[in-house]
Amino acid sequence: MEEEVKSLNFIEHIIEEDLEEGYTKNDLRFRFPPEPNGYLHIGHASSICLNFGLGLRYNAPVNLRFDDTNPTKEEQEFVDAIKEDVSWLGYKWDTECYASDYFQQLYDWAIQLIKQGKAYVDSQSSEEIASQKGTPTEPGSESPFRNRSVEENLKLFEGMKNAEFEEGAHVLRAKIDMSSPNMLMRDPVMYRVLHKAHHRTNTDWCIYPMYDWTHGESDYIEQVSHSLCTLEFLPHRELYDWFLDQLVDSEKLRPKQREFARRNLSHTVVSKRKLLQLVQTGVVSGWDDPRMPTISGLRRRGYTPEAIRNFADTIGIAKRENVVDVSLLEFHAREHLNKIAPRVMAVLNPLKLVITNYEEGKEEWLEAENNPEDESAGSRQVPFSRELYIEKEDFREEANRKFFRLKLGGEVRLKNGYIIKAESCTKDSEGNITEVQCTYDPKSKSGSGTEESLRKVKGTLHWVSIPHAFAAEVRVYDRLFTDPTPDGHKDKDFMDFVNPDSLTKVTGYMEPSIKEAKIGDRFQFQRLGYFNVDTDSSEEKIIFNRTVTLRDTWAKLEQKK
RNA sequence: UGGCCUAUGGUGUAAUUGGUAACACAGCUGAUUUUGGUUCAGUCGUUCAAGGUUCGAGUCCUUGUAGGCCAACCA
Repeated sequence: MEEEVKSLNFIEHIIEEDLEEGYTKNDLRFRFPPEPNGYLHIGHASSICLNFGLGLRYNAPVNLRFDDTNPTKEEQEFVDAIKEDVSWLGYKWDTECYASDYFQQLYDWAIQLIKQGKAYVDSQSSEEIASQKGTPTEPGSESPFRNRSVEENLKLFEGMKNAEFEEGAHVLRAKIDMSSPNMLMRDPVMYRVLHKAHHRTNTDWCIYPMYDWTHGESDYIEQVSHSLCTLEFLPHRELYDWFLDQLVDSEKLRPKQREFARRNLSHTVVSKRKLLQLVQTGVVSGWDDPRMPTISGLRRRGYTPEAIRNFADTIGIAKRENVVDVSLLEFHAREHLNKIAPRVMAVLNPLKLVITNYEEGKEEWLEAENNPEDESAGSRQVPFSRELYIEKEDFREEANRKFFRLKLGGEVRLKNGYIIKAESCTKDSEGNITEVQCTYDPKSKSGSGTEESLRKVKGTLHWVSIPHAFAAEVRVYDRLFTDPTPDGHKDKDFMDFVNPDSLTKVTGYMEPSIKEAKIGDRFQFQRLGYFNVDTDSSEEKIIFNRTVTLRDTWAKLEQKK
């Protein structure tokens, strides 16, 4: 019955083939392997959804493995943030692993390679080693230390481990092929000396394994069947396989690396280095600034895990370069928020409106539906009075037929309330409209069932009652960059495209029910967009972030002019 | 002047492995609507190029072209 029509991506095709050719379902195991040197971003979310999605699809375990082999960049803070982000996205890892847990095993295997004559200690400077590497078009040359005796190598390597040498004095290299067309096969460094404390192993080790020597072996130790990484690691695959060739037990499962293209998002950057730059230069307030494409930024902005997962599913996975339009992300935010966000009324750019024929001092509580998409959401009461705020953009002295909002002599419905007619307006000395006077039809009350209440008027406005409203800070966000591909220009730096208007803080006026809102709560401010309560909020002051606007066909029409 | 990877509407991804190129977003029309939201209906538009194999090619072959990756004691 529930036959899935969903087509497979190329990774799933590979797995299906493997399953046909001898892998059992029990062999399948995946992993998500972040380096704890920064916060996770929307690109990582794709990888997380890929790996954990595979785990769900095949009922296979997925490890969370920290690739923590470089103590100069890695910190516990990032480990904690990464765990929080993965959990928030809704995934459960099978085992929490650390490459640093395998340092002893890796060391033992390295000794084994030395004994087999497949690794040696090089005592040259990194510059010398680099100069012997050759270029992509020219072969490299061999190190003068390449043919040291096994005994000497063992002794030096042990010395490295025992802190007998300065950083940079020696490295351990794999002995492969200095003339390989693949630069990575030209005797890659396996270990370097680093006199730095590690966030987990502290000072137990002063030699640290390099990525290539660590990653595939970690996969092997964990018996990961499919080790998925981004395309730039494709040339590493040959090395990944070479290392495995040296120590794999044929009884055990041999992991395979496969590569996919990282996902790029328009109007932003997805690179830890560049995101770090935004943080360090103060363009944003931190890694979780709501304008950041980090998972923590999106979370604070009001995005839901569902929206992000649906987004990742929709864009899929492939091997070609790509720039996914941010409007697709926004679509998924709206799609989910539309279903779950309670509707409330808030005015962000207030214009006073006085109902001249409404009794002074009178108040009424009107029934308002919480979510037309969800009957179970129920309803609430909103206060109505003689003096209201409406949005400045919702009133014009005169306008053409296309303008469905309020204009002098025109009628409009106040959401959940009455039909009103604009009679006059007052202006300040500069000609700005400061107040609108109107009359209301007492028989037109929403839901009253009267003939007048059933009348069709073209426009409906949201509003708040001035005596009942409270003020809140609203942070209105726009795209962080003005260019779709800020880092896609050879002659310009991505920082040149930072949008100076990406954040505008305004004071909004809210209906009283919103006062109960807690940090993280999401709302739809009717006719405006989706907003959530920011973590900066306190007992005294509520602060909202605008997650995303509603689709706005009127704004589009206006823009075309 | 090397090696490897990639090329499908504006964007992203599919195509039962050689059998009518589809889905989503974006755009545009219209209907519905007490949110110019939602929903619904319709519409626009696609296989990098040139050859070849074949009854038949997005898919296979050849040659181009374009883009990307590779010379960290980073991952």
